Amino acid sequence: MTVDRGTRPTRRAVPSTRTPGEQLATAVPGEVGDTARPVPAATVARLAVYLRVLTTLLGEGRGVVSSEELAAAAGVNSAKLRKDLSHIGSSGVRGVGYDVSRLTAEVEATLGLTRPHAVALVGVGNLGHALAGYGGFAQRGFPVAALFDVDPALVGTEIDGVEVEHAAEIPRVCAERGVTIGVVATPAAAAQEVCDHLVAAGVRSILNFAPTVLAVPAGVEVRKVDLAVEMQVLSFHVARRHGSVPAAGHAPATPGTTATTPREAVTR
Amino acid sequence: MTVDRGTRPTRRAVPSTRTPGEQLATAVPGEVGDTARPVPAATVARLAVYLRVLTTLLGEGRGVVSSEELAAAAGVNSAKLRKDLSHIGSSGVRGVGYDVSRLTAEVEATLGLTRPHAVALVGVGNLGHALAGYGGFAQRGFPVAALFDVDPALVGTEIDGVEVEHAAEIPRVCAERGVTIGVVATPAAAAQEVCDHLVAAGVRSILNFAPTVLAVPAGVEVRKVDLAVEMQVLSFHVARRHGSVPAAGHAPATPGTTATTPREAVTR
DNA sequence: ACTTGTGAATTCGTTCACAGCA
DNA sequence: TGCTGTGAACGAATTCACAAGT
Repeated sequence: MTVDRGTRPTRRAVPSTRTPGEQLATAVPGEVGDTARPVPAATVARLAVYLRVLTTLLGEGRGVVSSEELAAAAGVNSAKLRKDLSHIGSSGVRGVGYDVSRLTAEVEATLGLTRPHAVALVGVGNLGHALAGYGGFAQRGFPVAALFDVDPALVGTEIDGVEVEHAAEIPRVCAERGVTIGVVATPAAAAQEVCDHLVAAGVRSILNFAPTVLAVPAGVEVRKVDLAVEMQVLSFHVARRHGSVPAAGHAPATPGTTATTPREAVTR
Repeated sequence: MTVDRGTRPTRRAVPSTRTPGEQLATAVPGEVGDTARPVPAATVARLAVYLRVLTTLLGEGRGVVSSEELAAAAGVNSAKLRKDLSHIGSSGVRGVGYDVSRLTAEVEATLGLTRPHAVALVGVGNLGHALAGYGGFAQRGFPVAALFDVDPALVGTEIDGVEVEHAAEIPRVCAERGVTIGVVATPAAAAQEVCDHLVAAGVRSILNFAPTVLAVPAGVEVRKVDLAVEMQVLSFHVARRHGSVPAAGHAPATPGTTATTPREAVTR
């Protein structure tokens, strides 16, 4: 059934079908006290993207940037970008654009990046080891303050100057070093237990690489990065392509299809 | 059933001038074909999660499972799960539940997992190396068919039985081995070029780990995994906690809050 | 003239609640 | 008595389009 309930909306533009989406994440709070919740959740994820672009621009000495340009570089549409920025109480200058350094500072402040966040990484296996060695963390304000594992062969070794300690030490070490973010890179079977320890140690934000849904008490934020899921979503699209469309010739520019089609990438 | 989608606008104009874009997209516009293909995008990502749970259940010999149980294990609410399954034309049995093995097969079919998808991984640095060694890929039907890098020190080496070849070989090798999915794990500066090569080689699905927005032609699907973004989103939540709300210990079960899943996790 | 900021329209996604069937 | 499947209410996110500054 379609439709037509009461009011008749006005329809004017062509029904453009574009599919946006993102797996979005968690909803931000709400919760009790009700401190008005600005910053719409989906916006938060994009702010991080804008920040990267801004940093690049800053490095290039750009003084101001328009929403159009910034949006293109971030791969989003400009109206969305402006709305996003409006949520953080931004202030660009009409007719001109945004001051790059000021906007950078505002975004950083919103994301809570004005001070570093100590990170504890649990599970120094294949992936965990790579993450520990990945400079990106420390570089962007997330110093790896502790590493844990249960494997006796790993405990005691050092990665990038940080010693691997036994997972049993999580509570003590995390408390001592003021860890605020935990990264779980253990096998699925161990993830929940590790998560429980982190939570007990006061960690309220967790990035989970283990292929499991973690159960956590309210107030703890979990973000999940699941490679298998990503691959399977791509698989879906590969399969989708064979689904229909008798491949009549091949249209190069099939509108409405999948793709990310910005005009130009940021870097390079 | 019978959703009659009344007015079918049929065909839209090409969004010529500006193409906004984003990642993830699905819901295929149906094009002109007949069978409108639903599967709402957001649903696709969750199907992969359900699949993992189903696989576990299958391994435990469970014959049937209710939407309530499956949903709990997957960390979603049961109504959502049922709606998701309805999109893939599922059929559970009222009063009973879903047949585990049948549902597993249906989900796999929908995700296009009935046959393996050859993967090419470009960038065998820190992260790339870990990904290459990560058994999860091959295990779940995504055999790593090729590895590439530009570093002479890496080219020629072997990881898990697969030789690292020079990135210049991407076109030839990908075509030869029927690669359908590309994984970009290079530094940001090289990502776009690598992406272009993959696309030229016919790869239409790309998983991007590089911190850059990739520009691709329509028809190519890009999914992005950005660690910095994940960390920064968590940072936002850490900061949020200090913003206000004296964090007095409060009600445990506040629905709609931050957390992922109260209740119980799948494993363990 | 140009670009931001934003109300309003629209689309997309989630949740409710119940009819329908084993 | 369950539990599924789904219309319909609801809510979140996106896009439009234009008024408001500069």
